[in-house]
Amino acid sequence: MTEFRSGSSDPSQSAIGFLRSTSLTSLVQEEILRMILSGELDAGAQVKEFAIADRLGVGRSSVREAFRALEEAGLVRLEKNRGVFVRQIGDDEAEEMYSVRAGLDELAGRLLAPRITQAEIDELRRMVEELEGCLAPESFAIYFPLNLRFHDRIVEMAGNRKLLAMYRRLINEMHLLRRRSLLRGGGLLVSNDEHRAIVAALASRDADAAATAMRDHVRAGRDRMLASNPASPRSAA
Amino acid sequence: MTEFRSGSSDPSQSAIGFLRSTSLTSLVQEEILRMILSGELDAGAQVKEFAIADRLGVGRSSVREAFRALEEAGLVRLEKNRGVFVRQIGDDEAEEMYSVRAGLDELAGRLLAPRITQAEIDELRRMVEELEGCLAPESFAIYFPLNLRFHDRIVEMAGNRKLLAMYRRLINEMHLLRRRSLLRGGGLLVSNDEHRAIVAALASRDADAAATAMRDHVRAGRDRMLASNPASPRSAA
DNA sequence: TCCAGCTAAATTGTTGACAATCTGCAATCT
DNA sequence: AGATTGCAGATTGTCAACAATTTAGCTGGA
Repeated sequence: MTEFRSGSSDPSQSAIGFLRSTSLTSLVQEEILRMILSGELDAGAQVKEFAIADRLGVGRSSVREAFRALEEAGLVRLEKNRGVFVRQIGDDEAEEMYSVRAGLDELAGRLLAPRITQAEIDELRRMVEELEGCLAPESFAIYFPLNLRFHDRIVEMAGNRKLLAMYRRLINEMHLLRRRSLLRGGGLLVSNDEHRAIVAALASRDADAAATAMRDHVRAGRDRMLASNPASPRSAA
Repeated sequence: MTEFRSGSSDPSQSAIGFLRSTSLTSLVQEEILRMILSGELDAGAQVKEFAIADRLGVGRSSVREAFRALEEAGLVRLEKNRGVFVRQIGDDEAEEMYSVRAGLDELAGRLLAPRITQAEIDELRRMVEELEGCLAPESFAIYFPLNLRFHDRIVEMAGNRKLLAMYRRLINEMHLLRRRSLLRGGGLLVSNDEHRAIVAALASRDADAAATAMRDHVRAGRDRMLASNPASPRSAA
């Protein structure tokens, strides 16, 4: 409840400021997004207006507006008179996404290398250390979000908000990949070696080297995905 | 009216298919988008729900849903209880956009060069010829959309739908730049020389050369923008 | 058994109404 | 005069109701 303390002079952190700036639709949108990213809503699943509205205690209007925003973000598909469905991303579109993501990551590395600070280098090195401690298959549930955070932080450090927004949108969409072996166990050690290479290239402040390291890492991730079981639409045992 | 002919066996091209697939909200969204891109709605202008709804003869819900989609697309800003405003893009964000666009165009050139067909090369050459005929200041109204089409076509030819979607979204947003000298008269001849260089690099099927030509063209466009009159928030005489 | 057609329930599309908030202007006070 | 308060109009936020469409189950017949 600490975020609702009153009497603060900063309206952006008070309950008043919260009410002034936050609409029901935004909250619904965030909640549906959370359900999709967490896997609570599977790719391809139908999302019913009334079910969401009833669950969250809001009217259908707010849910419908949230649907429109999520469609524009590429996370759901709206079929008129039929309903809203969590998008599925096939292998061909997945390839395209990896290609674009390689381009964005390459750009992030190129932008960040000349401007990275020592504190930022230390922060990334600590994250790689943390990742190293989560390589066991049973700690994969920790490795996965930490890995996302590592890459997100690099793009954030690049200092280009437009790039960061595009990157995050793409990463959100890539959660819907049917076979996401990059999220599974295979090849994690290799992946962390590549992380080390990325940080080393950034620390050397060599833009070309950093760009190459970032691009190669994404391409390796793509290869790991393609090498995974081709036909496993559901979470295999 | 040709698109509404009935009796066709293909529902996607018939009036029935149109009604089945198109919602009021989509039409409203397209109309507002058109108004923004055409300049009918200036950057920073307020867009009132009822005015749009009344003008298009629909209820406010459809307009509100369209607003949510347009906000996600980065074209409008929603302030709770205050209204919807066409976004303004300042010089700092413009720089970031040019940087990202350079990355996307570079990727498009790199992807297209190895796979471009002779027919596509001819098509691009014809477009450069057309552009050459519109360099006079008075025919700028023709040059501008043709220039957009030229670049859009290149990204389309690259064959990556995700890249194309991101590129188009970014271009839409860049229409909201306050000083868009790339859209004004200055430096058009130089610009078309660069177009020729792009097509030549693509025709040589040299990925690196094509990527460089694309990136340099965007950077030159950025420089032309920065060289324009810094302080002209309204359309100067 | 299988299929066509029908009915009822569920779901979505759209509109209108009411409540809450903001804006602009006039009246009032210091 | 300048600032503040209060009020009416306009605008937005949210919800509930109605219409249209789809979906599912059922019945009847070949």
